[in-house]
Amino acid sequence: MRDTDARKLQILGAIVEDYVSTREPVGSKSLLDRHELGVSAATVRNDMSSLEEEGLIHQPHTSAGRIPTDKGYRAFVDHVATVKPLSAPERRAIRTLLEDAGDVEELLGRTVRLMAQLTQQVAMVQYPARRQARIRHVELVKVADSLLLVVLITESGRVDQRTVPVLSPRPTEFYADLRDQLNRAVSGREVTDLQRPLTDLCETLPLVDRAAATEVAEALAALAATRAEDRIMLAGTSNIARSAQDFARDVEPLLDVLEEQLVLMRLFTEMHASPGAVEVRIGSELRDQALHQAALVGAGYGAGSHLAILGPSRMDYVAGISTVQAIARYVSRYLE
Amino acid sequence: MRDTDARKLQILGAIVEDYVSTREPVGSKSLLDRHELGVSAATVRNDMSSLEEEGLIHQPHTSAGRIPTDKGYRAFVDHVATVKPLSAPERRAIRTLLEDAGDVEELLGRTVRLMAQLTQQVAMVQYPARRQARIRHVELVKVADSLLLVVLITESGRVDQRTVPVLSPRPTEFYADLRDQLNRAVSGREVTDLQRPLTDLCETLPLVDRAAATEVAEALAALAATRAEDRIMLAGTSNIARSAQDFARDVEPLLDVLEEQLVLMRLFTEMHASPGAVEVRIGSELRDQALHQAALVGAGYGAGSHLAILGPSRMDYVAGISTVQAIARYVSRYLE
DNA sequence: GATTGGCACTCGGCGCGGGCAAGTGCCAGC
DNA sequence: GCTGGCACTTGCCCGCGCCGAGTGCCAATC
Repeated sequence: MRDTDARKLQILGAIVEDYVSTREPVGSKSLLDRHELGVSAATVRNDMSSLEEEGLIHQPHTSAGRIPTDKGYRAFVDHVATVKPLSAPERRAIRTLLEDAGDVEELLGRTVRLMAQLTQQVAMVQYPARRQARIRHVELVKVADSLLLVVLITESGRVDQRTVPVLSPRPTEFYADLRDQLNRAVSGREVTDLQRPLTDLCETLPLVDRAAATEVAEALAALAATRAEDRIMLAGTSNIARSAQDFARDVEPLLDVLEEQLVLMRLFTEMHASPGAVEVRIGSELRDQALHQAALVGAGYGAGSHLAILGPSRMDYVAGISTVQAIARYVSRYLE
Repeated sequence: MRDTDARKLQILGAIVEDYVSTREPVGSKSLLDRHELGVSAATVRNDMSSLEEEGLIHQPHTSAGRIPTDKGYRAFVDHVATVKPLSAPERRAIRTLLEDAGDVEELLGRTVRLMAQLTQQVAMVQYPARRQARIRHVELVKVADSLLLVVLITESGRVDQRTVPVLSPRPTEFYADLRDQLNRAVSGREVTDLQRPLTDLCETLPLVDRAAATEVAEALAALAATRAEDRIMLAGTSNIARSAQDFARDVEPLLDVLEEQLVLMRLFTEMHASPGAVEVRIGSELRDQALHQAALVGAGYGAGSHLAILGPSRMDYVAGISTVQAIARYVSRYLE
């Protein structure tokens, strides 16, 4: 894009716009029908072949219209697209829907569904990151003779649990006592800063108790460390079917990706969007064979978590970016 | 099926089998190529037109082969299909995979993925029903000044939580004390049998505490009552794409159904399969427009919960039934 | 030098028609 | 009751030719 000719960008924008809405290669003539460019078809053709040389658009075959390339979408997003404020009804819909969600879980569930509905794409929301979260409370429950339930509650209101088999079981009172000591030792601390106080605590205990306590400490540490286990909520999966025709001749790999938490997690962790800032990744930028015709519009929310929509690379970026940005902001606000 | 002619059933079975594997209408000749029926094509044709009169198969058009109807599949499942024991490697795969799953959640997650993989269909597992579950433990955590986290743990190892805003907040010690009293009052009881002891408990409290305690009791009752909120785990969604060609010309409504927890819940609640017993529901029996070409093979597991696979009505019922039955049994066993 | 109108050329998509193959129903014979 | 044979139906495939949208190039113009 060294040649910053404004008209060429305008034409690129028009091509993207038309192609997104018609799903068909767009030619010079039909471009003129739908846009006030103030120049003739021949000029448009010249600019088009220049855009093609720069790799921003391409022809599926001679004597067909042009289609934006990934690079073309990228240029569109970076230099042409502008954020449009949502319509008043949309804003109202967001507000009323998110307003009375009691639970964090419910809030996110509504968010992801709303986002899918507004954008007509697949929506995904990462669970609130616990990375920077402080521990509020630890709870131990003896579920069976040799089975202990360890519950970790952080200040963000998130609850993680895990049942662990205990090899050297102690009486119920021991665990009640241990729980109190654990809480004194770790509550208020960062989840990342747990190892030290836990080992310290274990060493102060009498020898008979130490094995059992170590078991619990290990489980707790593991629980705190499983931020990779961060869940992801999805909605609007059926929307990929709608755009399936050319987006993905075969929906199967797409659906596979959506079930593969690892891939989704990677997509999220590769985003460094600060809260409210939108990041767009297109096609090969997503580094996944199944997603080479896809695009992701994501944003940060809350404290380091992310939400995003995933759709065909020929999606309505303007609407997508606007909606994702708005929702990320609303959710961040409601999370406080 | 009043005419219990064995050969006709055999032919029906052969038709189903061939159609399932080829996905193409099966004619009398190709039937003879693939099955040892001991009769001629003409005989097969006669039986076929008899089967057609009974509504078990039909022709998409004159001069085409036959396709089983829903009724035909039903007859096949009821009178022809037999349960085949799983292969040794399959059994081993199930055992090793389910063996070291710590969590109930993880066990179910693995189960549902395994089932999807083995059957190549969409697999779904209902969370363990809490209906008949006893309460193990109740935990109250003050998350903020006017926000309380109520946690309910049942003997099945399931953990439910809910944050409730408190209107008349009391000090932390109050809630610690209340928790102990609550546990004495309700632990060991059925979740369905909670209202009475809760109100009893509230009435014994001094007046100053009663409002706060009632708030908690209400939250707890609500939490216990939300069995409708039973979650469902899915896996293998991409498998519907594989069979999409004729199963569903449009995958969209299918995917919609899978996201609609309510519909899935209904499917599960309409099953009355006792643990280990397999129940098959075909096409219109599922009572959902989007599922009129689908079939569900389900079984009970544990204490009144269900798991199932969902696929095209032309699915391999023998394999499906065998797998679902085996998995339901294994899971029931590992749940203890 | 950029822009424009004109013109010849290219191809993919679509509709049409014939041949092919698979399948059926019926009938006479065993 | 079963079987082999035969005439008939019909969807699918393939090749053909037309049409239209679109392009690239070029000479003329501003």
